[in-house]
Amino acid sequence: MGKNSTIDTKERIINAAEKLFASLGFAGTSLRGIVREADVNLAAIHYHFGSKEELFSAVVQRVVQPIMEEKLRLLTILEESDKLPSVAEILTAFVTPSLQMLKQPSAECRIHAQFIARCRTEPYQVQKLAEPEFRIVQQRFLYVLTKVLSNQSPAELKWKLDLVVAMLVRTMNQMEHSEILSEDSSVKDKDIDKLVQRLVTFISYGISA
Amino acid sequence: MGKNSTIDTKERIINAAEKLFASLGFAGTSLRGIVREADVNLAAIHYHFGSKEELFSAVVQRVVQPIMEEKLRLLTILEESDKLPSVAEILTAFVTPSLQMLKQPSAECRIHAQFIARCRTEPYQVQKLAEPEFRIVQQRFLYVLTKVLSNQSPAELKWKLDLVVAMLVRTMNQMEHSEILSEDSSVKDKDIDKLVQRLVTFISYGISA
DNA sequence: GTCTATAATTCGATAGAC
DNA sequence: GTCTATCGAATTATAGAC
Repeated sequence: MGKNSTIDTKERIINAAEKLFASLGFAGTSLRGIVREADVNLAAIHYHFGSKEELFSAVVQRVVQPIMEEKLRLLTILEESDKLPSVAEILTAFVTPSLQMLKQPSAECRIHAQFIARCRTEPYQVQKLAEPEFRIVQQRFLYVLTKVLSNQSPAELKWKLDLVVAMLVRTMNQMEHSEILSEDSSVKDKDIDKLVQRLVTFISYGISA
Repeated sequence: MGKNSTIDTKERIINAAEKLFASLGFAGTSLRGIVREADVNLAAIHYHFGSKEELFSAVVQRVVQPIMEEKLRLLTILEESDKLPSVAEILTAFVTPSLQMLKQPSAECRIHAQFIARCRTEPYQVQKLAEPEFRIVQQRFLYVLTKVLSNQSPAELKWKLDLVVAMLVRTMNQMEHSEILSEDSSVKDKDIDKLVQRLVTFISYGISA
């Protein structure tokens, strides 16, 4: 729409905000910390976003949305298949987009993961701002699960899917401050695929019971 | 050691702090909010605790410690038995003290649960203040699990126990803002016992695989 | 769009009287 | 131990020049 410098400023603000929100939380992050990190003027935040809350929502939309769309895309592929998807396939579609971010060594992707995890661990008032972005995905996956596991009540499956989310969130941000699960603590390409498999296996047993 | 009014003030501060920290997080809670809730003077906080961080640590010690001791007590009973404990028994000892708080209809206990859950979902800098209170319990349970499930590596079991903690935390604070898992959304005495069973069952399958 | 300057509050913490 | 009063710094947000 405008000049390049505008886009750069908005982008730099979003990136800096994501980084600080991810590691310090919403209340623990100050706009002044963001402008310091982004090297922009304080007034630029209010000009481009209006308020701290609206900036947070902008980051949510920017970071969470693509991941959610990817989950829906993978689920749709399963649904469009002629055979009924397995529980493991459904769970793989649910956790893979989140965990694939950890695959790449770029710090950017790991910040994405940390931010998404933080969105789901913030106090209620803050979590309300981000939750709408997650709701549709969870509903759609729950719907498919109720068809595949029709012997279990929707309430039961909803509860179990909640536990899956909790495990996924935990997996996403334990990468930051603790060593990786394997003895050699380096995140290689194949490690993530194995992590997905391991997580799906762990969950599949409990969810089918 | 002094007059009754002193003890009451300290107690009122801790109770109010726990309530606000639990729902708003550390950074989202102001000392002025606490003195309003506790109906005490602002200076009393610094007199009795020194700083906001030290107040938080005092709440952690007051709320988390008894629960952790109860977990260790239940684990010790299992260890002192002449037969090797089952995975389900170990997990039950691990989750029961946390979930029994939800049993009682008193708001106090549900605040305890919410606070403990918040301790494990706060940003890293805050979580560091509380983590020592959890560490010993997790180490001891991990040690027993490695003996019972000796076919799995300690790193693998550590990872799985982390997932258990994540599920437990999720279960502890989903009570607050969403309906209960069962259709009739009232928390009765027996519901919690069933919840423990359900959670243990869910986990047992994955953890033994 | 970007900047400076500042308003208007709120924050944690302290000094000192009682 | 409890209170009032306040410090000094930090906060979000705005007004207005350029």
